Amino acid sequence: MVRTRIAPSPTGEDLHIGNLYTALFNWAFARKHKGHFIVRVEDTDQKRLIQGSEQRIMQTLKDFGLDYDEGIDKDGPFSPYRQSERLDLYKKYAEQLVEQGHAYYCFCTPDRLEKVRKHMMEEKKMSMYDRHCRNLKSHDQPAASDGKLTPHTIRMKIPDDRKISFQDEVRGEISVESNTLDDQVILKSDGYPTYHLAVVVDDHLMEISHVIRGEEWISSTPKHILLHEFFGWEKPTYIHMPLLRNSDRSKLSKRKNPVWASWYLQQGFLPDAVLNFLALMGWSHPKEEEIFSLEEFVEVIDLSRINTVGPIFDMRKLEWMNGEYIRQSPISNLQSQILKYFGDQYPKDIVEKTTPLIQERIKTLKEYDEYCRFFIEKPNKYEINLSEYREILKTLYDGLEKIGDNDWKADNIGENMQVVAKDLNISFSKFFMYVRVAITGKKVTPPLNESMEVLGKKESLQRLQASMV
RNA sequence: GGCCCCGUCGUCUAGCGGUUAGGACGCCACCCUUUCAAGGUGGAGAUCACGGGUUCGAAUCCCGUCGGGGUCACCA
Repeated sequence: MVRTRIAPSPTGEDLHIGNLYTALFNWAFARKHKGHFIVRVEDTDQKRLIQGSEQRIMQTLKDFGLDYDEGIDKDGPFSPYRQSERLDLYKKYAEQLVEQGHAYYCFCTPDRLEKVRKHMMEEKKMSMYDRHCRNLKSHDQPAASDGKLTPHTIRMKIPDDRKISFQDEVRGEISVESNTLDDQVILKSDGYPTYHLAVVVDDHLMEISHVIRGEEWISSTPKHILLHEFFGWEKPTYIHMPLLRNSDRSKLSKRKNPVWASWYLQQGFLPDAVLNFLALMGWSHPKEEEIFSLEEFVEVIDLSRINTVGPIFDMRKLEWMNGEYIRQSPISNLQSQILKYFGDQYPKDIVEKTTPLIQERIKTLKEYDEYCRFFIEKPNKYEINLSEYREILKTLYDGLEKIGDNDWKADNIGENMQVVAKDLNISFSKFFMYVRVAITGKKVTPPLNESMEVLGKKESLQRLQASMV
């Protein structure tokens, strides 16, 4: 059975867009193969934990609609799914490696490690641990007066002169000399595992079949391979996704781009549009289609079409795609999304009446406000210092006033206005811009006739009048 | 710096030995038009990083160079 997972760390404000990106592929791949998609929380760094982060990450995942089969709040056969609740497991396996001679206790202090690192840098060597504690005999191990060992970590013992290689599903064989690998700490002195141990233990125990993660993990994968070998466990299939990039091609970062997935929702992007956009980063539809549903993505996803080049995150294209999604939305759907987005800022009937007017004009939900604010707020007066402006509005006012309350419909309003414009012998574009500005206070608006219908006769005439003074 | 990954229009990409190197975003022009959009038509934009091979033939295969990125923590 195909089992995939994402493993967010609650060390950021929210779900990182890069995590959402890998989540999407993990999710789709699992769905395609009728497998399970699992969310495991990797909260092993006590120092960097951020209050409320876990909750926000899970909420954002739900907001995007990537449903999971097992996770911290969805029990499965391999619970718990929060690493901080699995500490005894990691300790047990780490000790096992020590017994088997694949790992060892390290009593080096941070101070000493820092010195070693500096020294090696000076000699222009790689900054690697000098293996100081690797061959300590047990009677050499520092112990406190009560006989207990002083604080220590457990490091894995990297074998000498070995070529370690693994198959990456999209990149082929990747191999590295073991001599370039560090004796990595796998269990910290606070009893928590490092990523390397935790990920290997959990992926095995949770029977993860495919590890789909970011390219940044390639260089530590050989350590994971080694750990699997030490334990005698079968290895999962590895797929390393390209990294999303800033426009300067560096790894997507907070400084240069919005990275929190929820930010995109707050900006009025639709979850499915964001996901569709993400699907096209480093992957392409077999028929080169651009707009497709999640359902279709699941159907056609094919790991072999994953690219190895890190794509630049292009907000412009995201905006275009979001506009496509907005235009494709059933009107009732769009209406409820707008209502939800603006909370109680806009009355329901206004949203219902105006949504059809702006559906093909907005690229994000947020833009609704730019077009429709004038429906719920008197516009600022648009200063036009032309005497003809007032005269025109006055003539129009008189014409519109004659329309009966029940005939205050876009068509009638439009016809009436055209008659007035013709009588005045003024070009439509000029005439209607005057009216537009008087009614809405803006030069860019939804269609005028319909807008005036929505505003109502009384309000429309009032606004004309207000512009005349 | 060591190691690893990568290199097709500005951007996302198709391509998997023979194509006028195709599409999408963005940009420009025109059409439509009561503003703005949307829609339609057309256009500019890639010596396929560079240099060597292999081959009748290379964006596609091999080697080198250059360039970019990632990673080298008791962070993930």
